Amino acid sequence: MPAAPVPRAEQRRRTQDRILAAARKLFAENGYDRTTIRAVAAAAKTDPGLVMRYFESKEKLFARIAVVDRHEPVDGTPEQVAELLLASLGEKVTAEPAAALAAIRSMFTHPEAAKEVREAMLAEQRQAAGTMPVPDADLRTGLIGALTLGTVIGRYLLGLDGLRDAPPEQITALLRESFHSIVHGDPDGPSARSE
Amino acid sequence: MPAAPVPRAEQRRRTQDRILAAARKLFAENGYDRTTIRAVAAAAKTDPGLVMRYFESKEKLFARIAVVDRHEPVDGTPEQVAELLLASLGEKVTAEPAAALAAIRSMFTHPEAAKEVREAMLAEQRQAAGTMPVPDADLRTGLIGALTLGTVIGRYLLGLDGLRDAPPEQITALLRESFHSIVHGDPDGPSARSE
DNA sequence: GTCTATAGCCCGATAGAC
DNA sequence: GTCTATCGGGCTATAGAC
Repeated sequence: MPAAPVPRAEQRRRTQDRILAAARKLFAENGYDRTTIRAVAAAAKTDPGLVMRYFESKEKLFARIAVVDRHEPVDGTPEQVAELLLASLGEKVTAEPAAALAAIRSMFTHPEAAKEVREAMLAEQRQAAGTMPVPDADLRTGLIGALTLGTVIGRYLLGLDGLRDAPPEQITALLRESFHSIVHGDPDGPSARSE
Repeated sequence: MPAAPVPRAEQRRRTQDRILAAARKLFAENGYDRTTIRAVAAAAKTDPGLVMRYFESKEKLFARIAVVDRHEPVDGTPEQVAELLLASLGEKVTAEPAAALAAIRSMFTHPEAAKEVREAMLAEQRQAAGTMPVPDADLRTGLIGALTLGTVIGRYLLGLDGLRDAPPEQITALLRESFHSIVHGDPDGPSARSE
């Protein structure tokens, strides 16, 4: 009987896809340094040589899979901006952002991962800050980004009680007032205590 | 002339202190995996053998310096609890918590560091949740911890615009209303949008 | 084209010289 | 007590066998 009816090119593409999926999973679980080409190859049921042949280096393989999705443009009234940023967080806690988690897990120990996360956050931050004509816009939008990152880390990477399993709507409901007060609240806040 | 008038024990203690300071700095800057005993020894102006002699292993040296300060007990009315948690964040952004940063930078790639950070956060979270007789107390206090961690990461490890250089009081002022609304706000929030 | 073998490097840890 | 030399092992990346 004839051999597999799968064209060589198709076979090759499938192997590459298996490698990419294995890399995404292992980099997200163990970070850049502790993920080895050997382990990726084993998980993808190939061998290390082929991984190198297809992706050139461990560094380039990582760059292929560790991407942080860029935000959609943010604009409108302060109320709308706050809701858009909250919706952005809502997406992240609704579907596990596997590729971004690979970048986030490695960002403290791998400069390329840090750059990827930092630049994605700064782009969103600066764009949002552009809609706010207040002197502390950078701080306000930086805080929103930091809170969003903290929530993602707490939910997926630390698995904190309550946060790990909470329904997305419950998380966004509890954070709605925070996002609004940070984006367009009085700096001294209605809740400021003089005590 | 006589040699150094420094007793042996004193000399030894000084060397150990130099090693600990160098380890704290390098682990905080580069994380566990990328910090080598060789580099610590060089930074402390000794040699690797002596580092191993004094601290037994890289793992034990790391455990000595990567500690997260435990919180003070939290109690009182919901308003007071929110203010105490906010004050806790205020301390962290007032003085750079070097030892905690070493643990945080390594928490995603080194299990012992993850345990240290996680347990410190869970202890504070559970203690705070104990003061709140609501079903979603875990989620509320988990969010507070996540926001606090995100703020520390954004300020010291990512150096986000606005957050990196902001005066501590400005940060806590912007977060005050958030902490109050998360700790004791209506779950559906006064700002809930039905759109 | 696919895979095996290995070169070359750096590491943590140890043994023993001084 | 302090330091040097080295062991054993894991890694990325490469060279070459099939």
